[in-house]
Amino acid sequence: MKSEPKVYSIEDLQRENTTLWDGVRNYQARNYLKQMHIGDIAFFYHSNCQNIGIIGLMKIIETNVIDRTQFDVNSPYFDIKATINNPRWHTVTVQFKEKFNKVISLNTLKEQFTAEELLVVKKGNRLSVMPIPEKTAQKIILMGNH
DNA sequence: GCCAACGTTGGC
DNA sequence: GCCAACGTTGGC
Repeated sequence: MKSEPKVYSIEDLQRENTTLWDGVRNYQARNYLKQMHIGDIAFFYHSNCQNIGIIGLMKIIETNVIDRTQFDVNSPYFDIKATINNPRWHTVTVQFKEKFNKVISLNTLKEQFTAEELLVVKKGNRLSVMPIPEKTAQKIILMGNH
């Protein structure tokens, strides 16, 4: 799960402990959010910044939550086509789990994994939420703990 | 700041 | 339903 640290960083999550992952406005990313289960582990990725890469771990603690920013005319995530009775955007609540000592940089990820093993290294990929195969996930967790 | 990649919109 | 135009993402 990607976030620009200028907007919301892992330090913000560490401080708040939990947060609603709102503002996703891409159908494919939303569909991946819908597939998440309580207890799932997610990787926090800092994008569009000095130090791009995976910076830590989160846990999914609530699923299928309505993203209320879609109804808020003052929110940058307002969606005029969404209604209370027919909301378009659902998301998850995440909980801070772990911050890595050192970011696992995009370059390192590209060296270690193919696009099939890890979608985020695929050229042109712009999804902010994407699945990671179990085997890849285990390897990244090990890398993060070193 | 640039721009490739890609998603969305809307005219036809 | 096609596709040009436009907007956004995000690495560099």
